[in-house]
Amino acid sequence: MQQSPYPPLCPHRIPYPFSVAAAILAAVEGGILLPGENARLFGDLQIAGHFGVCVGLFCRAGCPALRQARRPPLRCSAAIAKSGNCLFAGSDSESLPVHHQACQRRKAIGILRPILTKPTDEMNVRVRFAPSPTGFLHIGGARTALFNWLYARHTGGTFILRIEDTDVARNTQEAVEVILNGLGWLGLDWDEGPIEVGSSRCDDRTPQRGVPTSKGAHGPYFQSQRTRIYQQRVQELKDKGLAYDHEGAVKFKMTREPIVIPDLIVGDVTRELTDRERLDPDFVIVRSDGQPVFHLVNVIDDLEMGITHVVRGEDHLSNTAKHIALFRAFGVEPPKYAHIPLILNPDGTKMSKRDQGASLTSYLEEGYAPEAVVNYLCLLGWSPKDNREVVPIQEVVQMFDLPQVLRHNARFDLDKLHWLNGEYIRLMSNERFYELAIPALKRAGFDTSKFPSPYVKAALDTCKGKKRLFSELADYGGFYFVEEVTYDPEAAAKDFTPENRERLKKLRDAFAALSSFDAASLENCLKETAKQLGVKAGALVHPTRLACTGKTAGPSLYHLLEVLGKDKVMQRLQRALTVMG
RNA sequence: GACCCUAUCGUCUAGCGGUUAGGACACCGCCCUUUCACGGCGGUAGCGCGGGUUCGAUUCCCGCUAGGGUCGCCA
Repeated sequence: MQQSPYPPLCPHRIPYPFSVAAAILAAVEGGILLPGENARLFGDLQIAGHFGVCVGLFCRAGCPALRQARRPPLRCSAAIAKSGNCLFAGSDSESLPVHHQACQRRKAIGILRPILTKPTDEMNVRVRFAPSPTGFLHIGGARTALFNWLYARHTGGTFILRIEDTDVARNTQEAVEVILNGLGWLGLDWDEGPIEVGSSRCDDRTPQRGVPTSKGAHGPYFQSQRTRIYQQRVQELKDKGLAYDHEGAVKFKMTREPIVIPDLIVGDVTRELTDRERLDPDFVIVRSDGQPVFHLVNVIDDLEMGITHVVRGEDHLSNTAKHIALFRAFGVEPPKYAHIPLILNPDGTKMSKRDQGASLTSYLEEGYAPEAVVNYLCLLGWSPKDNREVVPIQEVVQMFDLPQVLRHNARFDLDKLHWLNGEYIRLMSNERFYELAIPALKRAGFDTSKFPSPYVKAALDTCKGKKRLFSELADYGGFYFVEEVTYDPEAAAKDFTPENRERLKKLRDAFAALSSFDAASLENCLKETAKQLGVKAGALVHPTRLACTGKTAGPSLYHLLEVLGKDKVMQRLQRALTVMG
């Protein structure tokens, strides 16, 4: 393989919105990357910037040109550099023939545009996932968490988990754990928020019984523990004359003017008042029972926690006007918003709690690998743009950016996830396969701990890549872990014939005489026996498989025989002969 | 009812004014394989409709239609 002219990867975390290509330039130049505004506009071209000095042209990370280019991309002239502007040239500009060829782009773009805004250290991204503990984690919520996490990891920012447990009635410790476990299963680690279940950090302090504890400097991260903060903020609004008591509740004096919501994904959205809102634009922020409502606490927490980017489902887009008004009422500029599209049912309707596949837990139970689920979720509304489907999460982290997230809703395609899971199983290490397979077998009632570890591993090795779901493994390879197999009745009727009995007897004797019980010897032996009997190999293969596994389909026959070992195979053949007789 | 978002094969997507509209899942053939899979080759299938702008629109603009979201003392 040809040595790449570029260093492997920038060792620093790269701020929004630059791609790997830009990161490489930064590494080469020792420079700093700064945010641009129009990454989306320019398709697969990206500008890399060096604090008011130097820029270059790149294709996006997945572009083959990146790998094929034989020399570093051009830099713009000193004059342009001094002006603080960036040169943006089309890939068919004659200076970049390699890019042109690889990209097959035809359009030349020539744009001069200042893109340098703030120094990097002012761009400390802080994002949060703020679920309500309802007792389950919605797949859409999981993707929202994923996109937040991706953005935090891409920018080197902070990912915060906040539990919106204002609704005391349905809020339980178990419900919180569903969320923590779900995120943990997906591998989405958070920098601030509740302490993970079973974490050793629990020992640092002795938490008050029943009171959840948090990590991070902006806590607590449970809304139920932040009531003082809300009370103070409500008073602030009252003092400013922006909130007032109304029938026992507190209402916020909402602006009558349309509010522009700048959105990183959707663009600028001007939100007019609806007819009902025109009648009374003010809305309740504290209920008559004293409980603050979602809009209020959400804004206060984002404000207090220094959230810089709100990445959430598009179902919140209309509400964002209220949130922006609230931020302004507190005298603060709102964070940047990014509303990601929703995940719909296969029939295009909104996915609700009861719908098939809505709960993240179901994917664990049904035998999906978390890395496959994460990969699939990444592909819903985002694309690496290079025709790949299997994309390692680390690469997604490098490439992911908010402006490239699609704006339309996506339907959940279980078939594709199913396929992707199969791909992941095939690609994963054997160790990882055991790690996921053994608990799956246990869930199905097969306790592999009763068998020697080498046997279990060898058995599982013959199953890897054959099935797409771990939940299917029990049916497929369960015969390794039972005393006595159960014969498929239909197959038994077909294959356990008197004629086959004689053949199988002959095969058993031939097997018994084998000195080496390995797959190759077994295959030779079986074929030789078939030859002597004057039958096709299939005539022996099918009854043998049925006798040893009870099924018509399964792992490679010779390999499974080897794994079972001579004793078990003899035993099972004998039993089949008895049954046949 | 009002407000907001969206619109490429059945599904997920690439596409950023000139393409034989590319890939993947699913589906259908054939090959490989005496199980089941994997793999290989090929196929069916798409720019919602109507107006503009333009020499030229899948691509830009407007309208319509359709889908989704929001308008709570739910989150």
